[in-house]
Amino acid sequence: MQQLLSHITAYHRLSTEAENALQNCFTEITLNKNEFLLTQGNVCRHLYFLEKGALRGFYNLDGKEITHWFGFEKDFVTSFHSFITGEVAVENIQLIESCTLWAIAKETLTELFNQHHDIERLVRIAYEKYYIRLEERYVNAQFKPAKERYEELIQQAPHILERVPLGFIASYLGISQETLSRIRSRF
Amino acid sequence: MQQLLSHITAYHRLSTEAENALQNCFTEITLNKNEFLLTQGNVCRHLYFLEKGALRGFYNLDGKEITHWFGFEKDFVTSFHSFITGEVAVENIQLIESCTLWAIAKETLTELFNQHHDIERLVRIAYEKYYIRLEERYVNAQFKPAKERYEELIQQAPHILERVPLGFIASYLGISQETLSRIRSRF
DNA sequence: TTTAATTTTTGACTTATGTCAAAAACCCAA
DNA sequence: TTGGGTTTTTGACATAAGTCAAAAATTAAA
Repeated sequence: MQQLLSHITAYHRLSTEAENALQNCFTEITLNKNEFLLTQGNVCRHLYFLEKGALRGFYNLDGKEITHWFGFEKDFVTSFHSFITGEVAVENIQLIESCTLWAIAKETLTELFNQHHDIERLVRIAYEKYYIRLEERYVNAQFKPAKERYEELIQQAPHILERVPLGFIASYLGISQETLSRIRSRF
Repeated sequence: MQQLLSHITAYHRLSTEAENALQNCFTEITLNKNEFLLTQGNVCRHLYFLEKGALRGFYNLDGKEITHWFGFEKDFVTSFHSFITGEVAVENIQLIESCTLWAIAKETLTELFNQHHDIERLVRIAYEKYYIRLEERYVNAQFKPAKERYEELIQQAPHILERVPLGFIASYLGISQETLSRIRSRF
């Protein structure tokens, strides 16, 4: 919980009341490797803060699993589309490692927004950061060759290779596992 | 201006005071085809609402122009990375058609946030929408073949072909102009 | 340990897309 | 209306990445 709070306040300094209110609204969850935080067809009603562990978001396309994001320590995770719109998710969220998470329900968060302008500001700022991070990923994904994308991923998340099966990484990079394997073998 | 207000309030209903405050903070701008709203190396200090016209964001990569987004009527446009972080932009924003825009400076917006929780909420909601829209574009860009991406673009923005040169569209789709031309010729 | 299951690599071949150059079509301005 | 510039298409060829199948390596389980 301390990690959550200090991470949050790095985004934006909160008043003590807001901080206390926030603390009471998160619930701790622990799940084991390979378990699902969300399965497709369900509405994702919670936002999670990932304190420890690793997980992935993936969906099924023509019988194949497409891993389109990873979550690691200090990430906020959810199926954003489902969480925001209230529609059922097309994606699944599955643990790659056993995880410790903090969950907050959407209605609880909405309630907090109404009571604390502070917290809504915090979330607005968080969205800004997540938006530009996604924008960068988008540009890289579309306009850089596979090899560069791989190298940048390794640089950003050096431990990912030890934590995540290669097949998931290949999928995340938008290439086949065989191609990724060949990229790696040429150094 | 009426268009801006009614677009905004479709996101979130504002109090009359907030609405009035907002109105006074936007300035009208008109620019001609091919002019630049922003050039790389400068900080983008404004957020714009595009009332009429079309424009594109592009950056230079190995001597080539990569068009990575388009703006049309009712879009909010800016170089989000630069606007949010205050760093210089790596991208350019150029008009494809003559445009009417409404501009608001970042400091003015920050001021509005402090005075009206309402407006910060509105922007938080706008970010949510823009985030999930970008997420969808990301998934399509990385995991769908060029032909499908083209077809979906035409469906979403049927008039784009009459308004935007094919080369820009090819770049936006992440394929060469020749490939796009061939996709089109096979219907 | 040894075996079984899973993950990763390698090989042979196919397909999609890129590149460069030139021709064709289109569009505007004199 | 015509001619020059731009945009789009076509052709020939090169390259990146995909697919399928099997071997090798790694990991987990008995």
